[in-house]
Formats: sequence, structure tokens, C-alpha cells
Amino acid sequence: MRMSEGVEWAIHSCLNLAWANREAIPAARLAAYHELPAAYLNKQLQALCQRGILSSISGPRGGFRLERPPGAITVMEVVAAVEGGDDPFTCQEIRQRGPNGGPPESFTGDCVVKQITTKADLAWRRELAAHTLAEVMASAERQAPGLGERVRDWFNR
Amino acid sequence: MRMSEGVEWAIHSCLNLAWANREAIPAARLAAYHELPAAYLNKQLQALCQRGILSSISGPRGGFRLERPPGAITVMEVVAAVEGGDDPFTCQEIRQRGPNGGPPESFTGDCVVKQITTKADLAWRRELAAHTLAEVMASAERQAPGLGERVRDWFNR
DNA sequence: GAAGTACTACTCGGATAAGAAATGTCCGAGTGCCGTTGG
DNA sequence: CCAACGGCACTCGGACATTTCTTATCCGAGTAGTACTTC
Repeated sequence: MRMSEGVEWAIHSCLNLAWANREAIPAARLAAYHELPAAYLNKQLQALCQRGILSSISGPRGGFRLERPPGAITVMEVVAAVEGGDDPFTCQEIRQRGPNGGPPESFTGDCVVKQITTKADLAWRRELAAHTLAEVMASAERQAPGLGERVRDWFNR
Repeated sequence: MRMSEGVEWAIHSCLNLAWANREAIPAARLAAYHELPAAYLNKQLQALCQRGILSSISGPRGGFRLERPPGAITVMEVVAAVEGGDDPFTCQEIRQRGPNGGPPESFTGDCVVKQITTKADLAWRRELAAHTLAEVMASAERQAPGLGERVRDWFNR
């Protein structure tokens, strides 16, 4: 049970994109801001494009930009884009095997283990979906006043 | 973000141990019930021993048994024993790096991303900790009446 | 001077390696049981 | 017949392969800007 490292990269990069507020920013520059491997960050950003969170522009003056305003993007969406978005628990239905098993049609409801882990997973998702990027930005600026402006200046110089 | 397969094995095996209600059951027999690789299940059960959920007995007539009554063991404990129990999100503090970074002492509070993922993680744990093995057993028997008795008979024959 | 054109530098995108972690396997140390042997 | 002893089969426990997934890297396709040539 371990969350990909790319999640942290993706969220911070989205925040930077929102603060910079430019037409487009190349992956290499986003990576430079946090001293990350550019090619690998690029891979994560591609995933965000496929989920409609970012859009990409090729060629000179190209790069990535937010497809929606930060208030319309939740942390959950970003995590799901990077991580894959399926339930972390994949039930192998081992209850159907062995002496007290039987044909699949004799097991109607979900496995009890599956039920509980699914509930826990939903609680987790609900918590992540309750925060938009705009809220995260506001929270970060409360913690470090002027951060947004400094980020914008760095990306626009 | 993917939960280990051993979680399903561990929970089902604990339920079987509780239903069988014997002195001790060897890992090989617990594995046979679900047609699982015995040596690998043994590995998972060892982890449960280290966390004080099971206790092990060597030699003939040996095996594993529940260290506590099923009403005093939560699903969370079993999952933590198998999975490791640490926060799935490990913050790399990339915010401290790059042009707007600085020495660690200038960053007092937790990273905003860390705050949110920690909250989500706690919600997930709370949900898993809310169910004891006894409740899971009752729920499983509601779904498949007589299951507990059949399990006990199989392990005691 | 202006328009057309070839060139160059830059970007994403996906195909390709390297490393880490989970999954699976094997054998040794220890322990209780059982048959055997001697009294 | 009873007790002590030696061997044996069974169990866990940790060390050792194998497969899968994450992490990282590289190169090609496409694009916009730019300089150059030509009219």
C-alpha cells in the first residue's frame, strides 16, 4: 500500500501552473522548479492530459496548461490520473475456492472483505475529492504568504 | 496504489481460525482450504504473529492460533500487519527544493499535499478499524448461513 | 521591400532500459510423538 | 508390565529466486518561429 511518488509531483506542478497563469509551460521548466527529472515528470503530465485535467501544446512556445480553472479540479482527480483510479483492493475471490467453495453463481453478494475495503476506499476518495486545487492554493498561501506571486514571477521572467 | 494480495489471504485465514476454534492449525492446512501456496501464506502469518494477532507453535500438532478473541481484533490491525502500517503517501518535500525553496527550518508546518493525503489516510484507517473480525464473521454467516459450522467441520475432521 | 521557402530549435509522445518491491520457493532449526529397548 | 531413550515426522522461521510494477531515460514526429533567398 504505497502511493506513487508522481502524485506529489503532479499536484505541485498543477499548483504552479495555476499560479503562473500563462498560456503554456513546458515540462522541462516545471521540472526545473522542483529539480525533478524532466522526462519522467512529462510522463505524469501526459496522464493528466488523458484525464482532461491538462492540455498539451507541441512545438516552440508549447507546453502544458490547465484545462479547467483550479476551483473545478479536485485533488482526487489528480491522484486518480496518476495512480490509475481503480480500487486498491482487488478481490481474488479465494472464498469460492477450496472445499466449501462452489460455482461462481452460488456466490451472489460481494465478499465481506471486499465490502469493507470498498467502504474504506470510498471514505478515502471522499476526503480527497473534498478539496479543490483552488483551496489547496489558498491554504498554501496562508502558510507561506506571497508564495503564489513568487511562483508567478519565476515562471514569467 | 495497490493493496497486497496477502491481505485477503490473512483476513480469510483469521476468520477460519476463529471458526475452527482449535488449539492450533498449521499454515499448510489453512492454505489448503483456499488452495493457496502454503509457504507464502506462512510468510503472511508470521507478520501477524509479530503484531500480536496470532501466536505460533512449532512441531507436530503445532500451527497458528488467534492470540485474542475475534471481537478484539480489527480489520485495520490485520491490514497493517501485512501491509506495513505506514502512511501510503511519503512526502519528498519537493517544495523545499528549487528557486523558492530554502533551508528546512524555514518550512514549519506540513506540506499542504501531505496534510490532505494524511487526512484521507486517517479516514481510510478509521473505516477499517471500525470493523472487528467478530462482526465480519457475523456478516459472512448472514450472507451464507451455516458457513461457520462447515468451516469448523472441515478443519476438525 | 515583400513574399515565399527551407531550416532550425523546441515541444510532446511513446518506445525502451534499470531498479525496486512484491510474490513465490526452498531448506534448516526446533519440537513433540511413537516405537523400541532394557529393566 | 513400565519407564527411559533414540529416531522420526512435522512445524515454523528465515534465507534465497522469480516475476511484476514503479521509476527513469532516450529518441522520433510534429510544430512554430526565423533567417534567407528570390522576385
